[in-house]
Amino acid sequence: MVQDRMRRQDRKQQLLAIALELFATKGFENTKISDIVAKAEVSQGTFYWHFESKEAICLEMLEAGRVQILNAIQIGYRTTKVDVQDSVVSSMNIFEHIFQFAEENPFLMQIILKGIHSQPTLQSKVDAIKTDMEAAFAKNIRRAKELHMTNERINPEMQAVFVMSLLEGVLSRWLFKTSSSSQVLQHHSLQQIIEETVKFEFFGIFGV
Amino acid sequence: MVQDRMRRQDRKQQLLAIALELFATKGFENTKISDIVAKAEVSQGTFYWHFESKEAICLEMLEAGRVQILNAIQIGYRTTKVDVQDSVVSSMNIFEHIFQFAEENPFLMQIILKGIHSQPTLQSKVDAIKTDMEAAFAKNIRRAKELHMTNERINPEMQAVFVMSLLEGVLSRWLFKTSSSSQVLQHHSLQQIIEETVKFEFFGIFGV
DNA sequence: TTTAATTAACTGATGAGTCAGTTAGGAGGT
DNA sequence: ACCTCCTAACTGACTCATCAGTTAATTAAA
Repeated sequence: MVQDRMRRQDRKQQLLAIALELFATKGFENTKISDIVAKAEVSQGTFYWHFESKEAICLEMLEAGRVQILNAIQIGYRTTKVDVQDSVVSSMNIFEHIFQFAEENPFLMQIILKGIHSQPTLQSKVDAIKTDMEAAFAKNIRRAKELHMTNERINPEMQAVFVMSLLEGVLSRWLFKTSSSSQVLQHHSLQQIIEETVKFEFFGIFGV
Repeated sequence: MVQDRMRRQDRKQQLLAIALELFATKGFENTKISDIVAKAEVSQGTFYWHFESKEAICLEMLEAGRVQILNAIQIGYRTTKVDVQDSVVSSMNIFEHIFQFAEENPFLMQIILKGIHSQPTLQSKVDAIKTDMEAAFAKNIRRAKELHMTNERINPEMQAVFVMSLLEGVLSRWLFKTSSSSQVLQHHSLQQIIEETVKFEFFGIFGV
């Protein structure tokens, strides 16, 4: 019928992109293979020529996403820190990069933030990505401690848990604007949100 | 066969308890009605005599849970605050109550923390519970602001987002010990975890 | 003797994955 | 240029297990 035969990689990328969007918006469970192929205007057999299974296509997009995210975080770390001011600025940088990445890849971030708890294999892949992100934060905080910029009794790994929690919560509320959840962030610009979050990260409620 | 006919409420509570555990451990999608009734040693018809649908039993347990959680948070608020010290102690109190509640109701908390993203109706119920919790935090912070215990330019609603994010993140990692996610909290007692979290809440990374 | 509670076998839709067959288009020969 | 193979890419109708929900018949208790 339709004569738009593609070369291998093009069709695969097309299916990956469509599946990513559908998984993010409707959820993994509520997305049928028939939905994906309908949107790509190919038959179901084509899907199974390019991918082993529904789980396989999802794993593939998560792995690609992991690489991208870690890269985005690494870019944020390029600044050399020497004092408290720089540390705050550096943290702002990282958050800015992550938020920018999330703005450019909302579907990927939505999947990661929601999780895929019904599929153990996929969920553990999601967990692995989050663990990687947390490790990146821990590394940064450990560095700050070595430079004697933080309290000595601080535990970098635990602080990383706090920072990661903060990021997950704020990112979720910011990305899922439509949902019934917290409308507070609606009244603030992205820049304001990042600034407030970083301030809280460093100084807490009683802070400056 | 088995002659243990129960009165209405008993059987209903039994099914609710079994479903709660299965939903929390295997997930909503991976729990079959046949799993629930098998564990209760009744037939599938019995389930449908007590509940309209799979969604209905889940909504019912979430509503019951909502009431309990909000109650647990309210108990934490009973302290009157007059200065920074009291405010920190009060916040510790709330966290202690919530963690204790989570320890006593791990299945309920697991469901809420994971979410049920494949079922819009159920997920919006989960979101409603989280929103209620966040509102409780906002109320507390607003109170602290009125007592001039915090910085004037503070936005209680936004701070509540941060505190709620912190709680969700730490609670998740604490409750899902088994999973591959962050093992950091394993090396700390519950009391230590709460103390560190509250310190971070008030003073951030650079804090005291 | 009524009815709340329960049974066990059933239905029907759904959706992941399969498969035998078809076609476009490039490599290689002439 | 033109033809012939070959196979990567694709088709679409099919299978088959699964599982939420139904129903007619049955039983304990009040």
